[in-house]
Amino acid sequence: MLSPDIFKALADPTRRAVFERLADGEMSVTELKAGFAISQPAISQHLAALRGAGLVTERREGRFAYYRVDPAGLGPLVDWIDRYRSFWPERIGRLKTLLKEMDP
Amino acid sequence: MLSPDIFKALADPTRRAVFERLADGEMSVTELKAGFAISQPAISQHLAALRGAGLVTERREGRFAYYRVDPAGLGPLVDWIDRYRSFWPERIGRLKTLLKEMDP
DNA sequence: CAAATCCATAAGTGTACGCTTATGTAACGT
DNA sequence: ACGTTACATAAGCGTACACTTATGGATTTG
Repeated sequence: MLSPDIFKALADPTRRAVFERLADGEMSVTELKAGFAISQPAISQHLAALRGAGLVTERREGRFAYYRVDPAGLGPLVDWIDRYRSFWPERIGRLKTLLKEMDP
Repeated sequence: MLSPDIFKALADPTRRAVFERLADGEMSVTELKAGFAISQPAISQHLAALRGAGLVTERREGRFAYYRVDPAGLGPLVDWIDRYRSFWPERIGRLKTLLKEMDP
């Protein structure tokens, strides 16, 4: 379940841009493609990678495939970063620590 | 200043493991190598990548090179994630929002 | 039914990446 | 001074990756 390559999924600039664009709201593949200078298969391949990493979900409707950001997708990434919060600059680290304490 | 490939630097599992090991404290290249089944040049190359991404700093002492985690290194990553905190699960998102409000 | 649209998968290609061995530079030990 | 240790860089190699074009399945439209 844990997607070990959430980092790899976000490593590619184009794929990261696709994710960021989906953050504006649910979108079909064709709509998504409009913002990029790459082919439709390339978009589909990026979406498959993001989906494999648990970062986006797909909703089928007829011949359309709507993709959206998975709210829980960035969770593992946040968890990983939290392991090293002791190394963050003091201002941020203090707040993050507080956050942990408040977590029920 | 912004290192756009902080994601790429952390994408490789071995390199991420190197970073995680450095989180235990400053270490020389040889000490670091002891924990891995790869050659010394491979370690040095990973360190160069981490250094290029601003995740690690180097301290020279004689013929030794000591590496340590750069406290500010994960900053850009945290900032990027924060842009999408509205997509996080409600429990986390609420706390993160609170965190923002408390930030002077 | 036929043509068109939406999307995914297959196959091929160039390049980037992670690794190796080989070599070089600098500092230490004897 | 000479060998050794610590590390980096160069060169080469195999593989993974991001892209392309080609094709196919499924749905809608005319």
